[in-house]
Amino acid sequence: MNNIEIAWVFLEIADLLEIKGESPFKVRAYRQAAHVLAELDEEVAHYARMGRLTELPGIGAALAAKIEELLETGSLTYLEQLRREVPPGLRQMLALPGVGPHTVRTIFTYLGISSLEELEAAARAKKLRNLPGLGVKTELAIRHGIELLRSRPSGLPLGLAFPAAVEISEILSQLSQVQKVSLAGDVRRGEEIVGQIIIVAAVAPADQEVVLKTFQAAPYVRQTLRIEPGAITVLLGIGLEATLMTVPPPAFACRLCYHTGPPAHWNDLVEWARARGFELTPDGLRGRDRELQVFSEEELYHLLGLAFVAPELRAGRNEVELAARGALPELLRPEDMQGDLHLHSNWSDGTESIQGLARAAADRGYSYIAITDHSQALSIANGLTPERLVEQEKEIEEVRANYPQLFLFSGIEVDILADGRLDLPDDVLATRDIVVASVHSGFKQGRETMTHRILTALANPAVDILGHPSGRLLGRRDPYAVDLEQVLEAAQRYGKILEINASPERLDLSAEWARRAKEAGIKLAINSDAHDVRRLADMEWGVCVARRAGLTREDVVNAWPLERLRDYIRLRRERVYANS
DNA sequence: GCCGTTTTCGGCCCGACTGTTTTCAGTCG
Repeated sequence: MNNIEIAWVFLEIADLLEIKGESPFKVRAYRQAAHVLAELDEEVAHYARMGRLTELPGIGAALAAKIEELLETGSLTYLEQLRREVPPGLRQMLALPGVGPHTVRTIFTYLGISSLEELEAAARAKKLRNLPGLGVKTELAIRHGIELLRSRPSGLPLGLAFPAAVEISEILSQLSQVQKVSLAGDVRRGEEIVGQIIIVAAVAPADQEVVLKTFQAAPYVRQTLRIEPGAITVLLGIGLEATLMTVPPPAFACRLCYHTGPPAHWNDLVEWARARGFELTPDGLRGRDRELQVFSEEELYHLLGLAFVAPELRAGRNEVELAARGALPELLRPEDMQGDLHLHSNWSDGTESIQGLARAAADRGYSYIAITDHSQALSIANGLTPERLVEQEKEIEEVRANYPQLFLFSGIEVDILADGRLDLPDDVLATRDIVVASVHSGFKQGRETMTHRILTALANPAVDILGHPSGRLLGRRDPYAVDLEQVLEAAQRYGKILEINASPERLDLSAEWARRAKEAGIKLAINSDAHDVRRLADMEWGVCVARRAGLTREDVVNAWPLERLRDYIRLRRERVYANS
């Protein structure tokens, strides 16, 4: 078992303990340990071998013993026992908005319900409203919540699926029997939610056996689900299916393109090829009189008279036509990013000092960052008061002196209050180099209220960037009810920047809305929203969203050099004051 | 569960909102 899988076990234990009604601190200890393991650079097995597990923060004797058992046996007696006491189906109920561990326990205790299906039936039969502590509203909320859950695409956020897919494919690539290997499907296209991992490998028929065996023994793999000719599907420990397609080496390029999809793009290619006298199938490309050798996907597009279409742009939209005209956008690349404009330090709920953030940013080759801690209303995050903001400014000054090559924006992530006012006075905000405004409360407001709230905030001259505009948490929380159409309109009118929050939990704006923002002439910022230095790397997920949205360097303000960005912010602010 | 220590157990981010009650418990961020 690797670190991530063990972290998943601890998260399950935490949920089950919570439903059981155990001490919240014990629950938190498991969650904390899961977090530590997931963020650990080295394999936890190393620490175990050296007997140094308890040196890890949040790992004591009890958790160390559980880690050792998992490493040695691949299973955990304690978890199995918990599962017998608390049916794992109850975990799904925790995902329902407004339903917490106590409500789940009540439902299970009184009605013996242990699955979403049973719960839905009970809600329809109006059996929930009479339980102690529940009422009609909760019953309706549960029905509504189940519908929402069903309407979500099933799968895992890209940030969880991608690292697993890469790790498995790298192991395959080391086999001498594997001539070529590539990710395909959702993961390769950078979809926000990955329904299934698909890996394509070029393998001679005689070598299939050993490749399949390696795949089945790869990290994350829990169990084999299906074996078909040329395809094997397994279930991963993170709850996702992964399929390995073994294809004859000469067919690799076409099969890779086919399995990368999506079907609409492939169909457009097939159509395009047919109209030009080719026959394109997953197994190869035929010219008028003969089979053509295709050595790579690039060559496939070239033979068809098309520019190479980056996987992120494949959607069956109009990309084939654009490729034919040589009119595809020159997509943003990770190395284009010059800085990060949304970071949290230990002044609020981040774990790293400003100095530490600066060092890590400099190491990444950034030329600027913005320190944007929370404002006072977010008390759980130790948000900053005007007084503490003044104190923080002094520390930022000191760090600036140590990093002359890195510009530090003194920023703030100010809360947008329930009525659209900001959580800090205008004169305080005016002292900051950059102001990100975000919603962190009152998620249940109606569409009109929420839209008005955000529009009010955008109209405030102090605001430079709207943070995570839709408020969604991938796979966990739907966007709040907001008319993004109107938000775009306002952003365009006031020259405001919209954020693509790159945290793999959010990816907000979505690619879809980022594309529309670009079309409306709005500039975007891709920000990691990191709370520790490791998460600076989340930038890559944001770049992925930007690529799917067809964004170029021009569209993204923190892909610009420092001077241009500062001018952009300064000019907008001056324009406002000139008009007022 | 872990941690730090006044070395053996008490403390562990907190406040707003909501729906259920009829004074508060549960959920959420």
